Amino acid sequence: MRVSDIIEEFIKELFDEENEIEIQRNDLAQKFNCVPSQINYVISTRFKPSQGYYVESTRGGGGHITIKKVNDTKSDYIMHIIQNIGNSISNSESQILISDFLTYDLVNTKEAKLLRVATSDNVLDIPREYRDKLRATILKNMLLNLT
Amino acid sequence: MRVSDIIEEFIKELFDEENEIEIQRNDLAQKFNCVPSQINYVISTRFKPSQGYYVESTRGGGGHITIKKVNDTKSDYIMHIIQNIGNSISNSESQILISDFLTYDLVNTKEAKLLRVATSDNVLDIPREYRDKLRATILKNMLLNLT
DNA sequence: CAGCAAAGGTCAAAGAAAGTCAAAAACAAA
DNA sequence: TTTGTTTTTGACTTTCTTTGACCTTTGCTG
Repeated sequence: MRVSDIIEEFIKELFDEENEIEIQRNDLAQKFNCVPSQINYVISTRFKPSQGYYVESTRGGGGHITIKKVNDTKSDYIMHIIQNIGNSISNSESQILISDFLTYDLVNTKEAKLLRVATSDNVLDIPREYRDKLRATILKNMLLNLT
Repeated sequence: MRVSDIIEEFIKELFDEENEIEIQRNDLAQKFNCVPSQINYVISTRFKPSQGYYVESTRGGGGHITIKKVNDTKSDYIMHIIQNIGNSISNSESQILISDFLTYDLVNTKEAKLLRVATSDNVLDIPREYRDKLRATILKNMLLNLT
């Protein structure tokens, strides 16, 4: 079995009843006798939004990595959308999705507003080459956090 | 948890109903077993004008540091913050701002989460040159929609 | 009024995490 | 066996915190 798989399993076991865990990259790397960046590899391949995980981290003294597992009671519909967004989405597509969420009562007006603002072309004022990809990332991660 | 975070929390607890507090640098440093300049570090990273605080101090015998919270009404506070964000903001600064919003009940947990997600470094995965500017834009626009 | 003690301020170096990126290695498929 | 895909590694970077040496301001006292 690959080291990455073992690390993945280990991390998943940390979610025992908890739905949010905190790890320290260097500690884990030491524990599994690998280079620290392998932890990043595991996280970026196995703890993606499409797999229902949200990741945050801080650097510097006392730094750590937080992984949240999205609650299973989250609407299947939203999870399904997240999985299908792919790694890029246009402004109009995402606006339509958001309207649908509102229509189906998956979000309230305020939440819909926040989603719209954070993913609109007006706000995402960066070169086109990054825009649709970034929009997809923002949207997926926000949706993940709507529980 | 970092010493700086603990000190930050301690100071924030001093604002109990008050909106102006006074501390003594050396006393605090002693209390938390750190060098005095760490208190300056905490103040300069967590109690900036752009975060809604105003700091004054006097040296010499009986010297002390006064921290005031720009209080006013909730929406004034948010406006103050929006106006002070400038056109660029770092990840850690914006995370601190958002925690403050939550602490002072300007947003609810869900809204705070959405703000955090949409402005976090993990999500804003674009070249550094654009990141802090974009974060400022997203944050300001989201905040405008919360008032 | 001079000089000392008692504050607080500044700034840069050292330390402690985590992140990035691409090469090398291992594995799988054709 | 060649080609493509995942893993593993490691050098280098970025971010944030902690520490300490040195500086400035103010009040008090002889």
